[in-house]
Amino acid sequence: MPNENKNAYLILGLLSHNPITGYEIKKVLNTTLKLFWNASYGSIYPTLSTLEKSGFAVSDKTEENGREKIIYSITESGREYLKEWLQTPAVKDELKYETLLKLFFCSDVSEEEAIEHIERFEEKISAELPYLEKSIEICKAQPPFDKHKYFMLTAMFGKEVYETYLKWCEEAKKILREGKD
Amino acid sequence: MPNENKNAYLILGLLSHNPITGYEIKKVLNTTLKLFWNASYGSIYPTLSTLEKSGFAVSDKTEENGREKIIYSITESGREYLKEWLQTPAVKDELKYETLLKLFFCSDVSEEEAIEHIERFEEKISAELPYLEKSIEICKAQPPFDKHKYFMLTAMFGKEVYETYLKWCEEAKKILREGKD
DNA sequence: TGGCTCATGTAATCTGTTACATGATTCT
DNA sequence: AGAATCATGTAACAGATTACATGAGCCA
Repeated sequence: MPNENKNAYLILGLLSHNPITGYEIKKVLNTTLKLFWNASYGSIYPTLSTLEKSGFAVSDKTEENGREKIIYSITESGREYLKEWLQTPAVKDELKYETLLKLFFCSDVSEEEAIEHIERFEEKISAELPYLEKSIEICKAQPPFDKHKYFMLTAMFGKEVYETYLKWCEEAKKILREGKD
Repeated sequence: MPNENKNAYLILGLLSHNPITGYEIKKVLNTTLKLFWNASYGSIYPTLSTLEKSGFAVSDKTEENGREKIIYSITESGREYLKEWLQTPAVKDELKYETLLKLFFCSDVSEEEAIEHIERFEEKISAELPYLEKSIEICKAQPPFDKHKYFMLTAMFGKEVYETYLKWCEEAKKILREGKD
């Protein structure tokens, strides 16, 4: 029974949508949830075990094309446990922007260095933005979107925030370049 | 010699601006850097010790109004170590939005629940926005702002991103309320 | 044949927080 | 007098990543 392990809730949340394997959980984290959460196999698999031991999930070992997989499903008590958490206010959003941390101290190096940090950030964001835009399009194309409504909201969040990032990148570079003259 | 401890760089960065105590580092984290970094006393003090043992910082124990404080300064080799890190691309920005994680799974509870999560987020952000705006004003009022130019860039980042958050909150609430009719 | 993806898992290690301990000073 | 702030620090524990181990199937 994980005490306040957020990954336990993350996994229960995914199981509540449909049965899934640990490997697939990681894939969802790398795509859909990338924007606001992450976890490694090293915490996914042990959490799945714990969840089962606690009676919040059950596993089903199956074989598919000679490949063994373990599909987990949520139990009734798992749903309750999840629900309780969902009805509790979020404690904290933990943001660690290594990019901004470096930028903040760039007076110790050169302006070019700072601009490079910004440009790398810009590139990463630009590369991910289309995926978010596509997600929103897909959601909008099929109302009543009850089921994926919440996915759309988070994708919209990502899109708008990413666009703001890019706008800021331009401004920041301009300020740094002006300062140089 | 911390291997890749980011807090070591954070602290060296602050020391590179001026000598400072562990207690003051925490205060800076709670204000100026709040937007993109955090750390507790439990990691600040031990990291300061390690930094000194590694020769990247030196401490000076002084007394002020009967209060003992230990002021740390950066050494030449500390500056080099910091510089090296600053010239290396940022590895990853780690963002964990507990708010979005809960929102994502809100189909398991009611729409009201989702709206409440958004409103709590909105409140937190609204409360912090004025501080960012004030910071930018102060920076702009005193050019040539060479020294605090990088502070201004991060504050601008925060202001723009926070404004986007708030805009999204309005949209998201509207979508959720429309869906209900 | 070789490389990638599917698929599960663990051990070592790192990193970091929480809670506590201590005690002086300053504010109300 | 009592609360808050200044100031430093540690021990216990929680949480998570990395790197490794293992092995099958699929694609070129």
